[in-house]
Amino acid sequence: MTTGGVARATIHDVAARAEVSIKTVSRVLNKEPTVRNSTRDRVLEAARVLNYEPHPLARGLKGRRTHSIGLVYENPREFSYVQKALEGVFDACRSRSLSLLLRPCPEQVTVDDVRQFIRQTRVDGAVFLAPLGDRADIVEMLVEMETPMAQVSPGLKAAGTISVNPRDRRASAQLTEHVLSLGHRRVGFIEGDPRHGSSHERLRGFLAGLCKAGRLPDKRLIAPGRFTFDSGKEAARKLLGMKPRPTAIIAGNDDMAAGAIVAARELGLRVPQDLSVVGFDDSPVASHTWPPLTTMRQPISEMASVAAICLIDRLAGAQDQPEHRDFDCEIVLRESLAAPGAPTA
Amino acid sequence: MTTGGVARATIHDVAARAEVSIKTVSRVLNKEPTVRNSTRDRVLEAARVLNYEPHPLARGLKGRRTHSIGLVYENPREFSYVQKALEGVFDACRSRSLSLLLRPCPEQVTVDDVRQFIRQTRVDGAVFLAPLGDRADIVEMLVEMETPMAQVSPGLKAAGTISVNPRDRRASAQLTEHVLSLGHRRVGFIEGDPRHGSSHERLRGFLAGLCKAGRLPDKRLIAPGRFTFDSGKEAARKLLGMKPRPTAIIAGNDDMAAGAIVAARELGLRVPQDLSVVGFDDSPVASHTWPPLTTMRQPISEMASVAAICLIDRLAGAQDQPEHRDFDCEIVLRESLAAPGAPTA
DNA sequence: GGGTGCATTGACAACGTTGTCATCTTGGAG
DNA sequence: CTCCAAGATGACAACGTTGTCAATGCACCC
Repeated sequence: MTTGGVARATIHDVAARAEVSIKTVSRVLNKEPTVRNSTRDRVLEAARVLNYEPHPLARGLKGRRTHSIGLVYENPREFSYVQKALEGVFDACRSRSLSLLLRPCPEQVTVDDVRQFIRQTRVDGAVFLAPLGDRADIVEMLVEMETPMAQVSPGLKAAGTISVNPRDRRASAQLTEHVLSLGHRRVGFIEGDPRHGSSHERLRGFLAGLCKAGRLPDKRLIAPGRFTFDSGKEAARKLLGMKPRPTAIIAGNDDMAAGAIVAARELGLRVPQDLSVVGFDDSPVASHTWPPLTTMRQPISEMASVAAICLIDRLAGAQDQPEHRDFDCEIVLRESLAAPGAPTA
Repeated sequence: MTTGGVARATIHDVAARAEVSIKTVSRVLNKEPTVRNSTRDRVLEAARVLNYEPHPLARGLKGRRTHSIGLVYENPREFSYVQKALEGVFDACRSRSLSLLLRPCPEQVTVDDVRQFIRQTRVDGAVFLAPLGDRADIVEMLVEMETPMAQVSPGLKAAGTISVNPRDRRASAQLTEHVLSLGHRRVGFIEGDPRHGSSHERLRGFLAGLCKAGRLPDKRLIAPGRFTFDSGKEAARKLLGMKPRPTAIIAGNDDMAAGAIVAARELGLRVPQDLSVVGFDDSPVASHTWPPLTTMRQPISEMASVAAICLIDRLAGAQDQPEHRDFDCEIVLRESLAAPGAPTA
């Protein structure tokens, strides 16, 4: 059983080669100031020659830190969101040289699940992706365990925790207003997974947008979904089966919007001439549908990265950072949206 | 600076509570047989009461193993492939209680990049996703460092390393034959990223399929791509601009096939009536296009999982496992493929 | 009754770092 | 020339676990 590799140099080897004590080597590598320049050079040279890399386990054991944070998320099937967030968190960890331990969870995450993860891995802190950051029981447990956390989701802004929030409601209202401004009078809405705070925020934004335009919401034009392609397709079918058909559908995310486009196509409807469809997130699928989707771009990687960096800096002792940060979304206009009954786009 | 949490119980606490030595606690937890039952029960009870979890760093430091493996991959933009593979590797790690450290790499990975990753993290072994497993320089370096590795890609089968290979060529030939059997005479092919072994294998399979059907390949019907949606769209445009248009296009993966569908649509062609399009992989996008894609299903998660499990078991000392395993693909028939000039599907 | 052998247990070192504290230099002031 | 403070360095313990080896207890045999 090989456990990997030629024996690596330890701090002792470096010390021997530089003819100093291990403590001095430690000092040099940790950039402590009280080392004579000539000594420092000798040590650095020895380390270089020996290809020395400090052993992360030893360092962590002594320092009572694992130098790793966890990323906890649910339902990895929502590819675009998780993947993008992962990218952001990953970049953050890399820039601060921490390790990242993943904890994808099945549909229903229990508090014990998360607790066990933290206990076993001893991560120094953890980032939670929506909808986990929205769960009071999890947040409470973390506070109790004194585990620093950061959440990426529009939900709770608990004191002492870090949160990064998209301005979902505002964005949704803005999107709705834009659709209405084109002349659409019957606009359907497909809700996201109810366990996500974003779903509610986006629905509220939709209602606010209607309201601001002086329109009364029609309950029958609001269909439940679960953020998946299939749920979007099904919801769109339902909406398109109504007597006066909606001329536009706003979906709670891009995957559902893509589903809505396919549903329309199956009914022989043209997009956007017969039906406009808009999404949310600007995930890759938004530019891969035909026609490509008008959508609200969320800076997911950036938000996730900011969350992770705040967490890491707090772990490193930073005090003066903001606990909660809001991010704006930006509308991306593409061909899936047009005025109702428009001539061939 | 809190580093997370109420002081955790150590082995000493458990030993004190159970009134035994720490070594006995260690024995019980590592399931060594030479412990009296009554003692074992006392220890387990104490561990339970104290919520004891062994410290992974201490365990690893002593045992000279980090109990973690790395997953190295390039170009995370290819969502479906990486995401699915990640799922598989993750499951494997979870089932064997190892940690997984990720190493996404930018476009051009250098050997030093990978070397540094292994040196710094001291992972016990690493899984490489295509096209990294195809690179001789990387494999060579790993052999030299005596780092156990497993690769998921159709490339090299170096002795002493573990590899898990899709039967790309056979699958591609099979797919090609099926397309030809429907009566298509001019069939275009979009190549994948040339740095991936799969790209070449799939092209060879295409040529073999043509050959077997007694057809001569036409170079102009083979267009280069890079596995991305955009490259597929562009390649399809080129192919569709030819004088007698191809009646079918086989793309090296689903993303490019999705691009080809959009290209066709932009030219006013109907799929599959005017043009059949088939993909490769059966990634999520394959069932989200309109019409949904006929494709070759690759068991990506499963392959990745098998690779990781082989690696982990070898790290644990298993000797008698096969080094190389081949996986078959399976054709998935959907609406994007039909006989040429077929009536409305 | 005294070995013999096995089952059970514990004391101690070691893994590779960093923190604590003591020791040794060095340079300048008196 | 002596003394002192500051600068530079090292010896040693500690982090929490597992491996080595020795010690203990007990049953069994002659």
